[in-house]
Amino acid sequence: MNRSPTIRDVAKRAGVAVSTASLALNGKPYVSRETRFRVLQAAEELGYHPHSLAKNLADGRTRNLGLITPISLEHLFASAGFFSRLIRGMHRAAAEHGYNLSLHIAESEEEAVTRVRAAIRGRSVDGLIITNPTVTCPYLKDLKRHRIPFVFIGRPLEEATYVDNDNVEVSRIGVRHLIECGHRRIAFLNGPAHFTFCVDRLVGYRAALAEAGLPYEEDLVWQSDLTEGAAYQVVWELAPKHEFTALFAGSDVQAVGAIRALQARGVRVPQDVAVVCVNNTDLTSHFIPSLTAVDLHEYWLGYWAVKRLVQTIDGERTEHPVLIPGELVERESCGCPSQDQQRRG
Amino acid sequence: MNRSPTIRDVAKRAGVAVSTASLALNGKPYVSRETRFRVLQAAEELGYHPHSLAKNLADGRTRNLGLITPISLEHLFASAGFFSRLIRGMHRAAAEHGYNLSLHIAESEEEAVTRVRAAIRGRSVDGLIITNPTVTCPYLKDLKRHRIPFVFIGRPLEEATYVDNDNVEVSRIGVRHLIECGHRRIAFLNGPAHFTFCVDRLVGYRAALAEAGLPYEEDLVWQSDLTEGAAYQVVWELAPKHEFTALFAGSDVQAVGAIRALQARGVRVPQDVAVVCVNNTDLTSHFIPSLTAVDLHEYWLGYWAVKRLVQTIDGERTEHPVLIPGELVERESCGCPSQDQQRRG
DNA sequence: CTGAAAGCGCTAACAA
DNA sequence: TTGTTAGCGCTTTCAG
Repeated sequence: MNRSPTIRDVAKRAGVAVSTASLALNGKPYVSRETRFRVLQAAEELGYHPHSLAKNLADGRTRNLGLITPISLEHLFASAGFFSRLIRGMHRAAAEHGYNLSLHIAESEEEAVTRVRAAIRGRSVDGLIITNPTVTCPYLKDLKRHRIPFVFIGRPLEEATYVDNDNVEVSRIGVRHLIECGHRRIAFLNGPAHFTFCVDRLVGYRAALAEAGLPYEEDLVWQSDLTEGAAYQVVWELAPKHEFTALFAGSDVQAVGAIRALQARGVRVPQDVAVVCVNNTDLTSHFIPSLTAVDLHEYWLGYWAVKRLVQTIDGERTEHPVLIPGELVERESCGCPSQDQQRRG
Repeated sequence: MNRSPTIRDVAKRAGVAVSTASLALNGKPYVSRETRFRVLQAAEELGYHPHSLAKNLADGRTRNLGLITPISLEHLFASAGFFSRLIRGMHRAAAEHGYNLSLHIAESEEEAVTRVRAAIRGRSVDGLIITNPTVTCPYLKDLKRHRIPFVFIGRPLEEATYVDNDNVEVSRIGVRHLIECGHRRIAFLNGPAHFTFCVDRLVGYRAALAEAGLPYEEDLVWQSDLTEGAAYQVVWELAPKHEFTALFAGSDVQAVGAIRALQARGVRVPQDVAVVCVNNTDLTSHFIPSLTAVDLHEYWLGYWAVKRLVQTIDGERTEHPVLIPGELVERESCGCPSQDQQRRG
C-alpha cells in the first residue's frame, strides 16, 4: 500500500513550492489562476487529500466540538429522544461549518469536570457545548480560566452564552390551547423549581391564564420530580382535593404518571380531564390516549447551540441567547375536536 | 496567558533530553527510576499535559473512533432509546481504551459512503463502527480497499467482524415465557424479512415452540414494518381469522400497534391475549398496560462493538462475533402472576 | 540508560 | 505571485 500523497507530492508534481500548493489548495488569494489550476489538477491526479491531524496541528485548531452531557443515566433514559434529536441538530450545524462532533458523556457534574479538564488539557476541542447547567456548574471555573469557547444548552444562572427553549412560551402555548378548548380550571404539574425551565414555565402558565382573564390559583400548581412514579404520587394525592377539568404536565413522563393516577381514581382522560404535556416523543404518540404535546424542537436547539459556539470561536460576540419556540402537536388527550377541524379547513 | 508548557519545558526543567522525558512520561522502559521521578516531578510542577494533536500526528494514531449510523431520521426517532444506550456503552469502552468517540451521522447509505470516505481521507479515525448493515453496504468497498478497521453492529450478510444480539435467543426467551404462562397458540408479529435479525428471530420462535412440543403454524406468523401503523393494519386484518391467546411482537412499537388493533376488535390485553415484545424502552414501561419485553442490552452491544474494534486495531484477529443475550423484563402485558411470585420468593 | 536529531504533514511568516 | 524556511509538540530511531 503506497503511502498516501502529501502536499509535497502535489507541489512537486505541479512544479511549485509547498506553500504555493497550500495556498492554492485552501482557496486563499495570491495565487494565479493558472498555478491554482495546475495544483488542483495535480492533487486530483494524485488522489491527494489533506491530513486533518497535520493541518490541525499546524494551524492550532482541532476542528472538533465537544458535547458534554452531565446527566445521570436515569435522566438520560428518560430523555433519550431529546438527546437524539439534539445531537442530530448539532451534527448538522457542525458539518455545515466543517467541524466534527465528539462525545464526552458524563454521568454527573463531577465527572463533567473531569471531562472538561481532559478536553482542555489535551487541547482536543475548539469549543464545548454543555447541557443541563445547574446552580453549581463546577466546571465553569476551568472553562473561564482557560477561556475556551462554550455554550450552554439550557438557561444557566450565571452569565453565559446559551441556547434554550422559550419556556415561557412553551407552557403558554399548552395552557392557552386548553383554555381555547373551553377549560377554565387547569391544573399544572410542574417539575422541580431548581430547574430554570420549570421556573420559566410557571411564568408562562400564569401568563396564559392572565391573558384569558382567568384567576391564578396556587392550589392548582403542583410539583413532582420528572418521573412517572413521582407524578403518580402527587396527582393521586392532590387530584381529589381540587376541582379541575384539565391538566398541563411538564413532561411526557409526568403526564403518563398523572394519567395513571387519574384513571386509578376513576377519572377518564380526556373525557373528565383533558391533558396536554411538554415533550413530543414516541411516548406521547404511542400512548393510549395519544398525548397532545408541545414539541420542543430539540433538533434546532442543537443546531443553534453549535451555530452560537462557532460564532463564539470565530470571535463574534453574540450577546443574547437563542430561544427556540415550542409547537403544539394535537392528539387525543386534550379531547379537542380541532384536529379534524383543521384538516377540514 | 502563558503558552502552555511543552515536553521541551519539562525536559529542560528536569535536566534531561526531550526523548528521555517522552519515555518517562509515557511509562516506557529504559529510564532509571530516578530520572523518571525527576521528569514526572517537573511535569507536575509545570502543570504539563501532552498535546493530543501533536502526539497523534507523531505516532500516526488519531485515538478517534467513528460511529457511522446510516439510518433515516424516521428510523432514528423510532429507536432513539436504542441509540442512546448504544452510544453510552460505546463511550464507556472507548474511554477505557483511551479513545475518543466521534459521530458521523448519515441519513442514508449513500450519505454513509460520503462520511466513510471523508473519515478515511482525512485519516481522522483509527477505526469505524457501523450500524445497520444491509444487503448493499455500499461503503464496504472503501473500507476494504483502505484496510481501515471496522466492526458492524448487526449481522451483515458479508463476511465481517460484527457484534449483535443473539436474536435467536431473544425471541426464544420471549416465546418461552408465554408458553410457561400456559399459552399454546402464540402469534408472532415479526418485522420485515430483509432484516437479518428478523430472520434469526423466526428461528428462535420455532425453537421455543419445538422445545415445548408445540406445533409450528405458519398462519400465526405475521409480518409488518416496524411502525405502529403497519402493525395495526396487519393485526386488525389477521387477528379475527385465527385463534390465539398470546402475541409475541418484534418491537415495542409494533406491540403498541397490535394492542390498539386488538382493543379495537374488542380484545383485551392481557386478559384475552397476552403480549410480549422485543425492546425494553420507556414506551414499554410507561404504556398501559405496561409491556413485558425482552431487553436487548444495547449498552453492552455498544460496549463490545468498541472492544472488538479496538482489538481489530491492535491487530488481534478475532474471528467469531460477539452475541449479546437478551433478558426478559416482566410487566403487565403478559398477564403472568410470576412477577409477584418472584418478589415473594 | 540517555541524548541528538529526524521527521509526522501542514501552515505561515518572510524573502525574493 | 511564488519559494524558502521555520516551526506546531511529540515520538522514535540511532548513537553514545
